[in-house]
Amino acid sequence: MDIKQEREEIIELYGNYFEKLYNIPPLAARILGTLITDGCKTGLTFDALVEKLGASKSSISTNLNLLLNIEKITFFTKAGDRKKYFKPANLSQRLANFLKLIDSEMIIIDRLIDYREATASCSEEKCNLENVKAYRTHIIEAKKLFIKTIDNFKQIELKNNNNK
Amino acid sequence: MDIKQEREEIIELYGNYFEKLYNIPPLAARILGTLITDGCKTGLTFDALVEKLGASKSSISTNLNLLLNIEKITFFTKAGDRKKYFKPANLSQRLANFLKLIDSEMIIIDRLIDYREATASCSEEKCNLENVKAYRTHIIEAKKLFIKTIDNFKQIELKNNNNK
DNA sequence: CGGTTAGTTCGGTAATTACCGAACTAACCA
DNA sequence: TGGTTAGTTCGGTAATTACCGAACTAACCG
Repeated sequence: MDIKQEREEIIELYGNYFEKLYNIPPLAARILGTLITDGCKTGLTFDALVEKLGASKSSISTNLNLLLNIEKITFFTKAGDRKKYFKPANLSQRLANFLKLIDSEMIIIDRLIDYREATASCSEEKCNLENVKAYRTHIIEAKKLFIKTIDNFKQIELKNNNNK
Repeated sequence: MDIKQEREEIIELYGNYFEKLYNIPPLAARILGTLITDGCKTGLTFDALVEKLGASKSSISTNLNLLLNIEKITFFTKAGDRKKYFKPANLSQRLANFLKLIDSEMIIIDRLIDYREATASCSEEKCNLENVKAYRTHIIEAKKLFIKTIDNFKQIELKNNNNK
């Protein structure tokens, strides 16, 4: 097995995966793949990413900020060292971001229900209204389950940090 | 309140939401928004979508097939009627698709672990290896919870269908 | 103070994607 | 058998996005 090639292929696989999963530019996806492959614990610096990925400083900067914004990565600093060390966010953080999306869907659904209540005149439309309301309860259930899931991961993460 | 404008705004909101959430083209997102707003139960035909969205037949065709492929919508037919009636997929179907993504991440992670086991030589790298393994257990937990969540929704959906 | 390090912002270009109209197929019907 | 309905496929164009290099800021150091 060619080790270097295998490493490249894993980053490439991660790249494609994250590009689809999170709807992010190719370079952002490759940064995330690289951080998972090479920098889970110790982190990678800005310059290390510029070098490893052969991309420009500006692109790395833009895409690191994008990944920070959508909370897929975090960074830490070391005393007496101006560099930032980037690493992937853990699962509880990543899922927490998904919760925000559920909240934004709730806002739309509530507006849709108001709209339907103002407009439903025939029996078919009233049937549709009931359906939207059922969907709303789905979302509320989804949210509860996600909160549980996040708590679950927080516990696992805590346990893993204590074990290290 | 201007009813027509409110309807447009809701579809627009849904459009932006789904575009981000699922990484789909604007028109696909608007189709999904329209189906949720107007066709949850009774469904909407190809021609109805062409007319409502003011898009070309080719674009509607392409994007309907895209939405069918990623399992965000379904369709049904009526006896003696060649038209297809499109409606949004229910939540359990939508989440089931997310499970596929988790499976594809598992494949990458297993490759990453093999890679790490072949390459980890210093203590820092071995530490990284342990971290990836911990991440793998996270994913397995995530999968279990998702399966539970999907079952939960299936039950809710069944109940709602019986009530109608 | 001037130099260096660490990263950001801006303007332009290359690549990609989204959407269109026109021509097509496939199934049904008169 | 020819016409209509229901959608698909193809080739081109307009709009968007991704990425780059160059110039910039902001913080620290000698």
